[in-house]
Amino acid sequence: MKNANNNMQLDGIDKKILRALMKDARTPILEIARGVGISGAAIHQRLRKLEKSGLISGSKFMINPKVLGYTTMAYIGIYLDKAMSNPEAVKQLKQIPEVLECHYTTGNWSIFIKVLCKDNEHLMQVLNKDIQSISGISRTETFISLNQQIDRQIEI
Amino acid sequence: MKNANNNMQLDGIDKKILRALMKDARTPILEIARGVGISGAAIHQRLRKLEKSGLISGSKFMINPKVLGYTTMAYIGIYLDKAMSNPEAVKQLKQIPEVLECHYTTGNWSIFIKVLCKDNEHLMQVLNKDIQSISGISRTETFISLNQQIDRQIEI
DNA sequence: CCTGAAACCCCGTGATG
DNA sequence: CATCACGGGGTTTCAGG
Repeated sequence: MKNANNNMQLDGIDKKILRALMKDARTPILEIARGVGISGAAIHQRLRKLEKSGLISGSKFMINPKVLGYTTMAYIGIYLDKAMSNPEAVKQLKQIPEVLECHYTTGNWSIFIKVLCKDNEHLMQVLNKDIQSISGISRTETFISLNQQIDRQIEI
Repeated sequence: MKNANNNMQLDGIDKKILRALMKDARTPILEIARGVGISGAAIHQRLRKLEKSGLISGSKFMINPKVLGYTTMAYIGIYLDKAMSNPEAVKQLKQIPEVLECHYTTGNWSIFIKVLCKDNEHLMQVLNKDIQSISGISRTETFISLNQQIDRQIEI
């Protein structure tokens, strides 16, 4: 994981390039070039520089999981036994495909995860069968997301 | 927001197309075509079908906020006064660029958000100046993500 | 840090089986 | 649901200022 690089300085053209591609990763480079008034080759050079800096970490197609029947998203705070090492717990959580995010956090919990399930029953199975069966996990607290109202990236 | 469409059925080729594009949205269609052994035109047709179904919701360049100095991510549970309508609170939260996600959740909190800040001081300012100053927000509970260990999309 | 040109490759569609 | 063919355009790299 790359760390902060405070030498990173984006000018207006870099920002326009990034904003276009963050909105639609398949925007043609030449279209961006026409938009900002420089050549396609120059955009390429800038993109290479941005990649080398680590700012760009790739591009992804976004899919809407609801269409596949995944309608239940939940956050789960996990308490670990003192004996259980956090990295070992994470290793086990990685094996559960429904776990999409996993954080070490300050506060009550040792670990905080986001899961995506088809429905409440599926969520219950993931909790009872997959998560609770990891030895070292003593207790969990679940928050179901009834509705996600904001979902965006940082502003450039 | 699209809802579940249980008529959606993906065959192996659809899955290969989606997996390639979910990993790298700029993968050339013809490269995928060669990979799965059908023509580019056929991939195009399938992508149109997938778009029409709502499964594909676009493509995004992912950037690594750490490189811009955004090193503090936190989740915040928000308690709202009974008088405050949730939609109004969300509207106000949308004005805060550091707020990247916002959910209605079951459990203790009315609203649950994810924020991304440059450092702890910046987080404190967002909490005290931007969030707490929204009338109707009575109390918050903050969990700082010390480290994100898993970050992925659903498996296709 | 930029440009223009060249070579190569891809896109998206329409006709068709 | 697939294919081929095609015109238009995009990508990428190079030498050069």
